Amino acid sequence: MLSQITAEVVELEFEGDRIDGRDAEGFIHNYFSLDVDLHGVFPERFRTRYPELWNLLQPYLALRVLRQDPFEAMVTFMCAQGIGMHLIRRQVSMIAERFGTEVTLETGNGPLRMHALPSPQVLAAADPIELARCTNNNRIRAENIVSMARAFLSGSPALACVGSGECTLDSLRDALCLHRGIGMKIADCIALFGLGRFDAFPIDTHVQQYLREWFGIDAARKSLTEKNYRYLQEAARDILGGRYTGYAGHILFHCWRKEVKRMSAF
DNA sequence: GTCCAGGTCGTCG
DNA sequence: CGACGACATGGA
Repeated sequence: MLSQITAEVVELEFEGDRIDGRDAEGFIHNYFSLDVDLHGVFPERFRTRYPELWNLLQPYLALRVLRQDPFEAMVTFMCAQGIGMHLIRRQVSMIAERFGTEVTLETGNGPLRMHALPSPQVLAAADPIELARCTNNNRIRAENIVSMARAFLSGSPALACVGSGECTLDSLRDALCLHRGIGMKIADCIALFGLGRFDAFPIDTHVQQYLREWFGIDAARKSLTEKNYRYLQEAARDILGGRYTGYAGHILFHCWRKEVKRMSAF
């Protein structure tokens, strides 16, 4: 739900309240990863090695990667396969409106009606045929989401890995990839946005493009096979460092889409 | 009409 | 392994 709300609204609405057992200020601090020092996201050697790119990045260095709910991250990114951002957002909205519960926020500008994403319980019990109406009519995707929700409820291996605290990026991804409809890219997105693993580095078509154009990585011309995917991740880690690889990657991602591809919204 | 979108999976050589 | 088609739709 919160991913649909701007920081402004969150502060308006939840000031003085308590969310998830902690005070609102603490929640917001964590949700917007305000603990991350943006100056440390890109390594020192990056700005001296790519001065022109560093200059282009300046307006995007205030960007925040959210610590989203793990289950919501799984559902939303499972909707993001080889289709445009516009359709992805529509799918998520439709899932929320059809299966989620309504939430009304009282803001200074009047009430704001929204729908939260449905719980694992609701999606686990959902009819895949009906869910498919919300997933771009993709039956397979709908079945995968229902199947994932059931696994989530019964304590999936991926979740056990998360809860254990000690879990390498590789083993976490392997566990997530056990689920139908989750490949390496989606798994990395779940780790980055839903599990607060800012070292995870998802590679999609846009990332592949800027790895080629901005950093001259020749392997980025070839298709994203599992082998090449791993190779490109290592190459990115050499350039961006290992601690906040994905955080930096997300900033590069938006800069690439806006400044180079000239895409307008999100 | 063609091509590309925040991919994944099964199949075939 | 690596290439290729299916899955689905819409905007440029």
